Amino acid sequence: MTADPVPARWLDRDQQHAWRAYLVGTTLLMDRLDRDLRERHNLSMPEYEILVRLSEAEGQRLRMAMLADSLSHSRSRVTHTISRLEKAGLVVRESCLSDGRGVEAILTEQGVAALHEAAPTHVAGVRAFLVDLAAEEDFAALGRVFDTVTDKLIEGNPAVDIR
Amino acid sequence: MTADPVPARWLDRDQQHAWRAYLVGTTLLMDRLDRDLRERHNLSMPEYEILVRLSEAEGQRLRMAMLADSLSHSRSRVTHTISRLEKAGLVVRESCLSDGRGVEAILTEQGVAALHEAAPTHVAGVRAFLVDLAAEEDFAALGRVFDTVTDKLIEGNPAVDIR
DNA sequence: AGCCGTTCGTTGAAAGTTCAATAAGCCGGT
DNA sequence: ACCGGCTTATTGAACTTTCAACGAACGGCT
Repeated sequence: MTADPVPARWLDRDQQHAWRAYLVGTTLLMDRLDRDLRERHNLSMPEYEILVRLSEAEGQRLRMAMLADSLSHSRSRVTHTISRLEKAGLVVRESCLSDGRGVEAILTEQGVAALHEAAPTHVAGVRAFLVDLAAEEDFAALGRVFDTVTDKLIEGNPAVDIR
Repeated sequence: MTADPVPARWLDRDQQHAWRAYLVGTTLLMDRLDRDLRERHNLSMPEYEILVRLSEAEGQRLRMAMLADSLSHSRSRVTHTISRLEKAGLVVRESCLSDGRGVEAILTEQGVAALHEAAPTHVAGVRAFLVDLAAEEDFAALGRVFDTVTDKLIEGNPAVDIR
């Protein structure tokens, strides 16, 4: 480790402003969506997201690793979250036939019901506090940006190393 | 509460894609920036953000409530974070002269040093995984979007109620 | 001066997330 | 068949954030 030879390329005023707006805005947005889900439907955002992924899957079932990857959550985190959902009766676990190590999470009737109840609240929030607020083109830009971010950071990326 | 009379306005395919890209991308981005800060400088993102706000403030000091507001973190959260930073010697607390209830957090020499060490790493990451990845115009759009989101959600907003 | 409603910051416990360690099963080479 | 390395999922502890309750101080009012 030598002393930094290259002066850091700081963000300019506009970039810094945008970056901070994103940080703060994301904090507020996630807080709000999470709070709404909790208060009205007793679900956290991560729990809700899991229910969504399951509901879209073949047979309403998905392996733990698949869930983890599709949410970019750690496996441990998914294990804990599924445990809570299971305790709440929204999901059951079943071990995987084709792979003895595997475990599948499966949406229950109750889970389907909970999701159907919660979904309108959630999308209404996503619209009210993000989608409908942004110019269509700006929102599309946001999608492009984070597609790129995801590509860059997604697992399997061997040593993306800064500086 | 009557049964939902209005069918929910779901997101269309592109909107849904953009929304999920944002969710996943943000997860990955924050994880990565946080990890980099921790591994190289023993700081979390929230800790780093606090140091930044303090360093920019008059006299490198800021009241707890000011910190909380500028980060959109809860006061409790700021109390805990500052406690950790204080334990690490990067910050000290001092009670406010003009307001007996108030407490100011003040950057120490060590805090300044830690920030100066960590900053280049952090901006390099923000650039490598976000800013330099996005078309300039797209990144600007992101700024606009989250300015609006923040305006809509910022405290003082009396009962922004969905549906 | 004394009260009352409010704001400020803290506290400790509960909830959620990360981290390192672990057990179990898969697979390829021998 | 078995070994060794890999992947899968879980576990429990450490850490961070949220939540509700609290004491202290402010400020307007009488």
